[in-house]
Amino acid sequence: MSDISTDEARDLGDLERAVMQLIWTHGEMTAEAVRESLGRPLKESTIRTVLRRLEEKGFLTHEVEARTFIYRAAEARGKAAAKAVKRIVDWFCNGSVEEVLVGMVDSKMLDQRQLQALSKKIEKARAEKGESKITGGKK
Amino acid sequence: MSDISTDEARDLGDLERAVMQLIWTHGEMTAEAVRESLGRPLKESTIRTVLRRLEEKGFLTHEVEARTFIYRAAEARGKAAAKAVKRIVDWFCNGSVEEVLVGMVDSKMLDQRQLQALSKKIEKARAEKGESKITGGKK
DNA sequence: TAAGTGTGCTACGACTCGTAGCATTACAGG
DNA sequence: CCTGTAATGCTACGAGTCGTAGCACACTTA
Repeated sequence: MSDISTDEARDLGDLERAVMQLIWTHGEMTAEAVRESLGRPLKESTIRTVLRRLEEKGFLTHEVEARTFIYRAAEARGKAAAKAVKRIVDWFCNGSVEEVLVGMVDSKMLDQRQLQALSKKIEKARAEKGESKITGGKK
Repeated sequence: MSDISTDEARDLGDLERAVMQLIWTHGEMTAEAVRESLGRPLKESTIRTVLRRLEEKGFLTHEVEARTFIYRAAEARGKAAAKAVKRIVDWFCNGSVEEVLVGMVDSKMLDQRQLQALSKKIEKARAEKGESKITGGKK
């Protein structure tokens, strides 16, 4: 259950990302379902290759059900994104999340509304984390 | 002054990142200076190629001074990181910065101290940047 | 056992990145 | 003016990733 394993965590290609979006949205999918949902003329083998690679990268897991692979995200979208972000932050600013945030504000990538929402979320997070370990239920 | 141009903004390789770190730290450097600072047995041509590519990618700019190229970062470290982060956030969560932040909190990538610091920075940023009316008044 | 369906391997071309050699140009000194 | 030297511009090559896909193999079922 380790969160930060020895993952390489390279970021995904366009197709891989598209597939992840689908699965994060739908919850679980078969290769066929993915292919149909993508709406692109891709061969089944292409989809399966992508799915396999995504699983190798730790983004997906699968379970077999009547000979058919059911894929689902290994981690919630937000968490995966968070990891990716953290990696960036580490590379660029030695882990200084603040510096990045400030950068986003300076560059006007975040508007007032987002900042406010963010602030609120953080407050809430602090409250939850600081008061107990019962956080396990929230998922 | 558009911030987000049509940049491809691919992320950097290891050497490229190392070079950027150096230049962000030193302010401005020549190819030779970079080579020495890297402390790796790389040929001059290697360094120059990397520098050129970094400039092509928009991370560096240069000015000629007595036939010698003086490189400097096109953007502050924090801003560059912010862009990278924003890209990630857009790809993964359709721009929902909050979702990512929450993800980071849930995954315990941010500790209490960082959250607090972050909160403070945001407050400050809001105060400076937004003299606007959205001053919700709520701390 | 043959057909059907789904999976496991392998491949290939485009592109990126680390790495570097070689051609070229421009200023300094004689 | 000619040449050497320093710094640059161009080109390349091998490894790794990603989109794309073919084909062989396994298991269920009629």
